[in-house]
Amino acid sequence: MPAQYVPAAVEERLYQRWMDAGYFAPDVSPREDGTPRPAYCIVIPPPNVTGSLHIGHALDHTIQDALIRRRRMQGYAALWLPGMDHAGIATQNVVERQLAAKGLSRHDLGREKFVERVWEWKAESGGAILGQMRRLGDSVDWSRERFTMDEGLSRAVLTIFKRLYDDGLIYRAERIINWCPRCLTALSDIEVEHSEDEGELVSIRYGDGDVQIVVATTRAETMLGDTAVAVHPDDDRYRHLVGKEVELPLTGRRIPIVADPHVDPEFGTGAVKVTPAHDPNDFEIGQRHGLPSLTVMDEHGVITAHGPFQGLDRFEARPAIVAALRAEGRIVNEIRPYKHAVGHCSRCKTVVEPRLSLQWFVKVGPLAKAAADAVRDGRVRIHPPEMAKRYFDWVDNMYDWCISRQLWWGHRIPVWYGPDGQTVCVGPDEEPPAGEGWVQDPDVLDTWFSSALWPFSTLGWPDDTEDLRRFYPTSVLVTGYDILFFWVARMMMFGLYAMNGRQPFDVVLLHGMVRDQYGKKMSKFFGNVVDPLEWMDRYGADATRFTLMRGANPGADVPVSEEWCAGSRNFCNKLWNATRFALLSGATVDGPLPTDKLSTVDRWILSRLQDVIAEVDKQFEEFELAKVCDTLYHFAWDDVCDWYLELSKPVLNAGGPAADVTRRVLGYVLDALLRLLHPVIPFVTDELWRALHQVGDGNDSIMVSAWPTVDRALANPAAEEEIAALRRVVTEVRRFRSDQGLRISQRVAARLDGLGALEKHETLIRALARLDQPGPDFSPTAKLAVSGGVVVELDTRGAIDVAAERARLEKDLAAARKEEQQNRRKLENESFLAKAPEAVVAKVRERLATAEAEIARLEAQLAALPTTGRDG
RNA sequence: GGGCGCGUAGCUCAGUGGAAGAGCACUCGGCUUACAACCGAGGGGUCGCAGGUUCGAACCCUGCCGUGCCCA
Repeated sequence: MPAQYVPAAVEERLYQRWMDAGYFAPDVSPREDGTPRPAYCIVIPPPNVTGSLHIGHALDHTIQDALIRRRRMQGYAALWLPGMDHAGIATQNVVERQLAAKGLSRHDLGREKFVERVWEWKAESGGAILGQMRRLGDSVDWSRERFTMDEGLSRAVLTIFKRLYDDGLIYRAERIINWCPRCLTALSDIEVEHSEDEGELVSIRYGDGDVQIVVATTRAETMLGDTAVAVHPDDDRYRHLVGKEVELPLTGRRIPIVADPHVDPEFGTGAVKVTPAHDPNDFEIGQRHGLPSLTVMDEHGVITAHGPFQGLDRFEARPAIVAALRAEGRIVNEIRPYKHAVGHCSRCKTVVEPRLSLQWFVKVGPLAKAAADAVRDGRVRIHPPEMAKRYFDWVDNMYDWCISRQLWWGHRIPVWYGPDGQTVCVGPDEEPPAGEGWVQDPDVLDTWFSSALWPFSTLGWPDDTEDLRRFYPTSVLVTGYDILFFWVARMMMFGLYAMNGRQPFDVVLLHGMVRDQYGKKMSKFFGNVVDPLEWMDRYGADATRFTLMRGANPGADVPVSEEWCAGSRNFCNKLWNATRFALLSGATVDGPLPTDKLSTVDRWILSRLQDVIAEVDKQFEEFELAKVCDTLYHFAWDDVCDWYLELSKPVLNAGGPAADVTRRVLGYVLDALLRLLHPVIPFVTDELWRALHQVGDGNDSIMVSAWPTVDRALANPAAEEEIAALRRVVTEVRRFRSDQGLRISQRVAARLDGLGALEKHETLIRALARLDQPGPDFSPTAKLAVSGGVVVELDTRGAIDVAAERARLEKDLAAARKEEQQNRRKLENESFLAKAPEAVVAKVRERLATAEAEIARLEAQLAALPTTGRDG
């Protein structure tokens, strides 16, 4: 066994072994006692087929894998179901770019050929992320991998579309939607990102003479499509103008002035231009007042209105129109720059253009109510619970969902239009209407429409499959809080609808976003983006996983840095070397624990192990994943490595039956520790477990070993207290030695007195504190009163640094006196004694006594210092 | 503008009513036959500010300041 852990040497080999052994598929056989295994299922949030593994996925997957691996070890039929979504816009863009390189557009190929090309692209270069997931160690069941465009899931899409359509929950209407003039498709509200951009606020005077009114706008170019001016009904400034008509500059058209309560009198001049075809609010005002909608821009954002501006791009048109208005003396005021919220396409960042068009919508009202109720009545738990508020804010105020996209890659809307204006929705097992003049709707469905079916379509729905019966509702959905609305709400709506009110998952576990070590968002601009693949190359998959999970505090963002990842790598290496030591020492996992022959040290570490198992279980159940890591890190490093292994060495070196007992305990503790750590760091733990169990080429793996459970018979508070006392004595002596500049290699003769219960550990204390037995010429030069009444006399032959020792003792004394005072004051306080609980008062009394003893000890120690010494 | 968070050691974060903690960084000393990716020891915080409640406040309440996110 080499002295260092080299992840690259084991990870790929182990993953292959796990796959070959079939460990990833859920074990649905009955347990040994004949009872069925409870099901535990997580469906992966499907990554885009175009995507590659970024650090956010790495966090998301690490959490899911840890949850799944633990349940698998606990004997559940544990299924983690992988797959991808077809990412309509993104994928179409990729293939269109390839075509563009050859001077072609998708229209040159035609729809059918183009879609074929996309499938070819997918077969060749899609799904790069799947290989990267293997590197991370994802224990997903590849035999159940799904894709939103595959046959089964497409059938699910058609099935639910038809149902919703027949229930009147899908409709087609002309509405203002978010339009991306680059992608040339509609977007839903959540595909639009808002940012504070610098624009301009221009005040324009409409009309002349008696009827004139000044409107303020950030989008002067749309004025060509104005069909009214609106003011608030209670606004006295404009009351006399309501009902009159005003001349729209540059066009000569006359438009009405209407009163609408939606207008904010505080904004700008209190009068707004109304452009129903190019603004969602204006569209509503237009509806209320029966105004015409005048489209003045095409799908590319180019002005189509007749006149001098025709053919100008929307961003060229704006200054041109403002200039023309200025020339007519109609610009009253200009604020520039003016900060305001601007929507951008989440795919390509192009400024979104509100556009009037005929689209398909899901009527979310009843669906959203059901989605909200499922959380309100506790059927679905959102964790951490604070996040539920944001969920309610969203589902309680949801707009109808625009589901049609003007793309070719995706599920085509199953609606046919007949020659006489008929509209027919075709179900999955129905034939589309034949005959002259029937055409299918050219649009496809939003990718999220199929993703929303993921928790049940992947299990076989609409068929009544064994998987669906066994694994639905899924156990937990793990995702970032940033897509709580995007996805969770939609899965809830469709899951409850399709599955007769049964929720798609019992728990929604939300994690934060991965940030850099200063808490800054990762962005290409800052150059602080971490590539998890690079970390895996440099530090291993386990180190990358541990770093992420150790930062995963519920609901909070997850800061990481390469330094911390190196620290996690060090931790893996520590485990490696601890196991290496154990194996070199003959540690074994064979046979029962010799519980009647255990030393106090054995009892202590076994008792601590029970504490840790209980704690880690509790933390897993509460999704306190950062704490799971922390608990195990400290147990492994502090208790096991720093103390238990060191305390074992003298016993092992001495040999005999005591050494045999220690070898067995060592094997027992390491075995349990590795199993506890396996869900988080699967590779190194399996490699070490296999070595410890001497599996050889066999297929046995820690992956399918049993999760440790608490053995109450091994709990031993007395042993824990005894070893704690031992550690205090050793640390005191080490501290003295360090203060005195004594090298560790320099052994010092010493006499130990007052050990009391620790007497049987004298050999261990001497070994760890590097103290020799006093020889015939022993002549103590220093006397240490360490805690618990133990006195250590050392022969340092004049090497005592009295000044250093005095300084240290005085510092401790000051701390002890402060402690003593604090507690004394509390006990002198009548109301404290009267009102504080008994236990608290007793604790304070105890602390006072401890402080007083400590003061006495330190004062004695100081008095015993020689008045002269090396430093006087 | 509305809503929700956060402010604790140099950095990132735990701790939510009864002794201020961790990791990393830092200082000192060490290659002590598992590990220098290591070992031993240590320094470091009026818990954002100001009031209030309480026998007792980092923790509860009010206000202020700073900062982040979501929605408009």
